[in-house]
Amino acid sequence: MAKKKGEKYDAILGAAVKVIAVNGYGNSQISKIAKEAGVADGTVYLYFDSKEEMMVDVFNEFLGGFIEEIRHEMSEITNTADKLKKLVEAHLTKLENDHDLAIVCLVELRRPDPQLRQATGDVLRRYFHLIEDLIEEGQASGFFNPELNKYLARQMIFGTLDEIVISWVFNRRHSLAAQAPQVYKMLLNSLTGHSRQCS
Amino acid sequence: MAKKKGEKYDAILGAAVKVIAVNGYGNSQISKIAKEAGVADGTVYLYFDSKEEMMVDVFNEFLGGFIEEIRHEMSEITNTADKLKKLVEAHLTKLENDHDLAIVCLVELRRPDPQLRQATGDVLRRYFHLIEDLIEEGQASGFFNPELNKYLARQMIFGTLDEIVISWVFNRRHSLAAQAPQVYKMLLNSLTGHSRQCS
Amino acid sequence: MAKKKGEKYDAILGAAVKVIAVNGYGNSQISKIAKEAGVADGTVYLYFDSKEEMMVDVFNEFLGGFIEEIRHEMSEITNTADKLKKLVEAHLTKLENDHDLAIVCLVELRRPDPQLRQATGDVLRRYFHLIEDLIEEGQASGFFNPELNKYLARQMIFGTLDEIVISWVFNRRHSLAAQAPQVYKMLLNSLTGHSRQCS
Amino acid sequence: MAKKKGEKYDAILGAAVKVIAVNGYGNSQISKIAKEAGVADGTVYLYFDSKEEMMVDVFNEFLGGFIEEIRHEMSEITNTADKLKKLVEAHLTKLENDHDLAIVCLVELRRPDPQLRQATGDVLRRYFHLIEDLIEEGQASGFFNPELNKYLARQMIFGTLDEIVISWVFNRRHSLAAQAPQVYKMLLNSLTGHSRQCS
DNA sequence: CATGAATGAGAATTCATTCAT
DNA sequence: TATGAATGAATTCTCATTCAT
Repeated sequence: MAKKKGEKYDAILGAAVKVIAVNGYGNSQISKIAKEAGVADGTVYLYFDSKEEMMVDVFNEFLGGFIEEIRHEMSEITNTADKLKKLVEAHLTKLENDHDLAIVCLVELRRPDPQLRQATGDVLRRYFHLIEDLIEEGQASGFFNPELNKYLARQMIFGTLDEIVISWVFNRRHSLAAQAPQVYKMLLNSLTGHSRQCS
Repeated sequence: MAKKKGEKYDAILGAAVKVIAVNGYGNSQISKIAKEAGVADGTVYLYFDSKEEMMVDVFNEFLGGFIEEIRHEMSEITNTADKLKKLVEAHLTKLENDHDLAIVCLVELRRPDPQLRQATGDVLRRYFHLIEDLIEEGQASGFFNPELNKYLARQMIFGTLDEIVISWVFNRRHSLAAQAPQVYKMLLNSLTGHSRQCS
Repeated sequence: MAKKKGEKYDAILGAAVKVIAVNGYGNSQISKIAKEAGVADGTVYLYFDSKEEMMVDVFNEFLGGFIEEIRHEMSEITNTADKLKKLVEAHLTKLENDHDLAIVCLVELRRPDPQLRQATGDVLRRYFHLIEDLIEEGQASGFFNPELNKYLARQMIFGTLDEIVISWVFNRRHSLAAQAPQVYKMLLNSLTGHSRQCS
Repeated sequence: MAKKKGEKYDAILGAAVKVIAVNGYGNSQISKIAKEAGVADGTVYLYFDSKEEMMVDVFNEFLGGFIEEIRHEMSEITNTADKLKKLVEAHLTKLENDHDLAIVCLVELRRPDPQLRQATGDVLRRYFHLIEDLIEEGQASGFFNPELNKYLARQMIFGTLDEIVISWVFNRRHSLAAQAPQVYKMLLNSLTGHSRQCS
């Protein structure tokens, strides 16, 4: 229903991310977001049908953008190992550079609201597919262990990255990006390892 | 402040888990939980100072028990590889057998409420320590790659298990426990691998 | 859903009638009614599921009582003419003695809300039946013109009484009850008249 | 204040009637009416000072026209009985042929808003006068019972017609116009009857 | 200890009206 | 004149928490 136009739409969405990052989803009232965006409460409803829908848009726009950027960066690489490296680097680097995005999309909006879940599921699924494609590719070339269940492998990659980011969000001691090389190695070992036959 | 006593306290906590598992945190009012527990709304406040505190107790009691069980089972094993195997198996098996626990502690209450976060942090930290100790142990014996950052390794282990459980909660297609062997192998490869020197 | 109990339920319903009579339906907020009833806003929702349902109850309780009283008074009379007389007298007298009831049930709540309409329809229909039964009775005994369509006759009786009450509500110049004899005569002529055979 | 001019003014008024007839007054927002009229929301306020005033104009224009038509048709008749017949016929026929007018003016806008009431009162009063004049005329010629209170008689006539129309609006089973003869007879009996002395 | 009726602050949403273009 | 995006006051309903019994 709601028409999505330039300035105000973006301003509200941006305000939402900022407010949620600071106050948490549960304490981010429409009035707070509207104020941050510099518009009246009612104006929000010219651009979004409901608070729920706004959250979905926040998720889609921001996490969607994040994912497409990673997809694009990976598409310029042909080597599987380098692609994995890029995935890990990009995931950690981008989220380190956008703390709000990390908080909002990976923490605040990862809540199990059925409604939200469905909408966010679509975006996340795209990311999952991207990772799964990488795994298949590596297995096809013989670089990754062909016996690995690709879904399980994807869950390991995403789960690992996600947990690292969440830890960082709540406890920003180390640089996120700086951990990329080690994370890459760990994951690579796991994916290439042929059941410990090298021992 | 609230005194924590037998029967009613346990009944309320158990009711909370059941109600939250079914209705989701956001739709689990005190009145619903009290009804499920067979007590009056006001009675809840004789045992808990606030809904918030009750959630903390739910988390601590149930996830705490879960963790202690795993700790105990691991303590009966001396071999590092078998310990890791046990960790993976126990994590997945226990949560598969207690769907409500999985939903409530790993999904519904993993919300980033600052308050909740702090309290739940203590319990989770105990689990993290358990995993980190295992890693250190494996590194000390030369079984695990000594160059691995133990925190990163723990994040990988926990993140992987967590993501697998979450996927299962939202999409119960496969058995959780049945995936343990593969997950164990993936993680083992990662932890023992020496930077791909075996290629 | 809502339990309907003594005191508070009655207090709220009574407050609703009073507030609506004074302010009009469109300007009778829950908060105003609650205040008049001496309860908190939220308390209203312990007794009524919604404002809508409360209006339905107002209508049913008050107009329902009004109708049952008239039915009872008419049941004690055997003669058709006297029954009609009683109907007219009772209708006008009761509403004159309860100005708020007249305003609320016959003016404010006669609005075409589909929801309201349905609920109020049931009560009104009972009144319509009462009148129609009287007409049938009169026709059976040959006292009323047997050629009259009983629905049309009922519409005349009710429409006439209603219009008289509405006029009175907006312009309380004359006594309502004092008009009963004349109204009775007009209606009687209409119902007994055999197509102007007396001219 | 607003200048009332041709095209747009008429378009808006016509749109209002259509929208209200379909959606009910309570669900007929200015935006909906403006859209139906093919003008911008703001344009409405170039022709009407407020929604309230617009409703008054709707009432006056449409019901006013209705009344004037009836007045004109009656003025061409000299015989009192025929005039009454014409009144009944015209009232029912015109409203049957203009369902929207019936709904909007006789149901939706018959609400007791003080503001609306006052404005609509003027128009209705003209209709009332028309009916009262007819009664006086009939009484002067000895055709109607001279003892009848002309206001009461008018209330009976209008109330009867109104109730019949309202029933029809909510339950369009029979033709309205087809009932005119019977209604005419009922009313005539009432008006000419001399206190049942003909029995 | 236990109860559950009562509380009232709080939050999403609507919509008549305005005004810069 | 005409526009329609923006406004923000207003209103219903929820639910954690309290307290008189």
